[in-house]
Amino acid sequence: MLTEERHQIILKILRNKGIVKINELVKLTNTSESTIRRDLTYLERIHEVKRIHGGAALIKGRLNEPSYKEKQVQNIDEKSKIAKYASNLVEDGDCIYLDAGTTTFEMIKYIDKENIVVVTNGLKHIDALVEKDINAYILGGKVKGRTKAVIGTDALKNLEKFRFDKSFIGTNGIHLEYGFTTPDSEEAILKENAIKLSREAYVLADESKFGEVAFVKISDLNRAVIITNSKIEDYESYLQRTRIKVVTE
Amino acid sequence: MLTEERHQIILKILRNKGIVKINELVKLTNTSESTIRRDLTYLERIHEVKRIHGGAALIKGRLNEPSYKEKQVQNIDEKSKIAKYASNLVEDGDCIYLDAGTTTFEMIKYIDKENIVVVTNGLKHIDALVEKDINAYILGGKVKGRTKAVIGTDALKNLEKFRFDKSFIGTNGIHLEYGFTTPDSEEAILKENAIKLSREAYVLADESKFGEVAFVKISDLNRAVIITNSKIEDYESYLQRTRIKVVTE
DNA sequence: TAAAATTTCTTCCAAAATCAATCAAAAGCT
DNA sequence: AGCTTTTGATTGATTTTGGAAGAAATTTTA
Repeated sequence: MLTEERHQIILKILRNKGIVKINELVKLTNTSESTIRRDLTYLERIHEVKRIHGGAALIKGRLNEPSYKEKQVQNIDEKSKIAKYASNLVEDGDCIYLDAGTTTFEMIKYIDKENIVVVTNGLKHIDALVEKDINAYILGGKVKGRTKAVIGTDALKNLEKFRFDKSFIGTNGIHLEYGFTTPDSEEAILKENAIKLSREAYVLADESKFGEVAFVKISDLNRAVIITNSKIEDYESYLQRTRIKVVTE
Repeated sequence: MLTEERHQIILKILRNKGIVKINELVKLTNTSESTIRRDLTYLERIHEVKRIHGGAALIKGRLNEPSYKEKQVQNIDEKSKIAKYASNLVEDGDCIYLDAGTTTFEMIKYIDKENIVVVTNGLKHIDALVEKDINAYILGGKVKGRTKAVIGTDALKNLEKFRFDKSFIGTNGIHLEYGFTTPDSEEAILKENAIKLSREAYVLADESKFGEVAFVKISDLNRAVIITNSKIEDYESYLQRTRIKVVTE
């Protein structure tokens, strides 16, 4: 059986059933497990299927909002600790900005102050905030499909009307030289401005973000306090440039 | 049975029944209790379900949305028909405004034009729009807890930047003398302006709204076309003041 | 109301299944 | 034949699974 032929079969079955086990494919195509594994690795690399333990599944573009949910799984315990600590920084009467993103989202369930106002560009965040009866403001603007975050110049303009006591920002990279970075330039500029508009800015990031550099710079390290979960390698070097809070429990 | 498969089953059952016992899931998936427990802890972690003693329940605020859902039940067929008709008014390339509310929400699933831009103050609407890959803009501003609608002066300011080909508005009362009315003044002013900013404005209302008067006036009848589901008593009198489309099927 | 009985929960462990990596044989090509 | 690509088997590592023991929660009984 030709490689291409197998690929077609795999995709066809997936379109019918949504999920297949490796064993099924082995029997069906009369080939070895190794071969099927190779097929699946390939098909995953070209974004045709999603591999799961024991088989493969169809990539679901829109139904389940997987990109958002799945992201949340990684390092969830660390994120949770960081979020918990950050939420304690919120004081009664504060006006704060919550950046869209999973770690800041986790914060919401730990916030116990009542008399506060929260501005955010995360639609998910709004749901959670409203459920906790917290005064919530959403930035207006274009909604980014994948992450359900509001971005763009409209959001930026909206943001500039506010002044915050504290802002809590997510990031993809933290680097001694290149500062805070993120892959999306529209998000970057929003984060940058939120930091500028705050009396105190906090960047929430688990250890995996250190040493990483993404496409667009948000700001230099010294503009925000980093809250993370572990003393990374170059801890001392980072400490020379900015403040870091390491949350152990 | 694969992990992913089980997760899907669990979610599917929950969406149908709202609640499941662990035993049911064990039988249904032909796996052990341990496995199901693990599945549930995972699904809870990613905020898909809520664990309860003996099983799991749908997470509140997702599909549930009590105040929102309940409203939706009333006159659902009529609203659906109205929404369906209204959605057909949307043309390729249009820039439209969708007012928050259940009837306009219904419209979204019937919209089949691709190349359009939708501005709305309904957070629920955004979710649905994004899932259909429709360009969505949210108005910024204070989020009203009960209805998950954005209101207030910020929203108003945001709105004024736009010009719409069509706007679709909900209302609580339609009255020969008092025009369109609604109980919340902040919502009213938003609706009023959306109508003003549109080339064509449509008010979606089932028959129960006719003759009713709510607290705050949105606008006079002649500013918008009414789309409803039945020829009400004073049909002729209304017809003298504005255009009405009665959707029968 | 308190104690007892039952059910459900968490934690842990060892068995089973699945995985990635590697390598030699087989097949295809020039 | 000489070379590259694909295949299938093997290995040890990783993940998932089911069961058991004791803790916690709930229901029943006294």
